[in-house]
Amino acid sequence: MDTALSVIGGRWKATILWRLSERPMRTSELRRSIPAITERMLIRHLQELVRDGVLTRIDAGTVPPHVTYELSEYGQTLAPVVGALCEWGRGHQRRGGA
Amino acid sequence: MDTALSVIGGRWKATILWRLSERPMRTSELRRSIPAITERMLIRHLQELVRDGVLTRIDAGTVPPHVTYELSEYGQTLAPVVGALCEWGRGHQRRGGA
DNA sequence: CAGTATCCGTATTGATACTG
DNA sequence: CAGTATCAATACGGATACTG
Repeated sequence: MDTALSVIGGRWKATILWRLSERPMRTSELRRSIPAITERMLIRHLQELVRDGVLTRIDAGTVPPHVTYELSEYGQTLAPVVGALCEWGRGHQRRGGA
Repeated sequence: MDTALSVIGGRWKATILWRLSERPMRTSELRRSIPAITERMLIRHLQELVRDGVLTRIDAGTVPPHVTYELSEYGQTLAPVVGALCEWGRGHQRRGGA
């Protein structure tokens, strides 16, 4: 439990994973797709997710930089969990909770 | 996503839900079954979970007090989510992550 | 563009003493 | 036994300026 939450428990991690579960995205794409997130938080969370092995960082090595993030093979095992959270969250929202 | 995490995202909430998904428990039972938790955190989280409608508080009304907590009917819809988190967490632990 | 470094406010947690 | 109240530590997130 704690382990799982330590991976997806950050303020924006779940959202990031959600976005990337649809398709890989560049850093700037992610940033635009989550307007409220700050530079710092996006990078920070991305790094942690990479470190935790659920994301893969693909650096084109060019200049200017071109970095893409995608769910790792392992990270895809997390998709159902993220999906479950998301679905439940919708219901709870309607119900009038948090 | 955010909604769901706001419900189970507390430091101990997932653990509490996990325990209660097996069977209803008294306050003191819960406390003993989660040694690291403090009085304050246990009560606080229990209250929030009740407020969020996923737990039901059953007060026998006796003295000394005898209070039992159990998953509400609605809270049981959360069991699969908690289960998924737990299962994934185990795998991640084995794999060597955070 | 992607990422780093620094400063700061607050939400969350923890420790502990106390009440009915 | 279940719950409250108070105080202090810190982890977390946010804003911003800067680098290669």
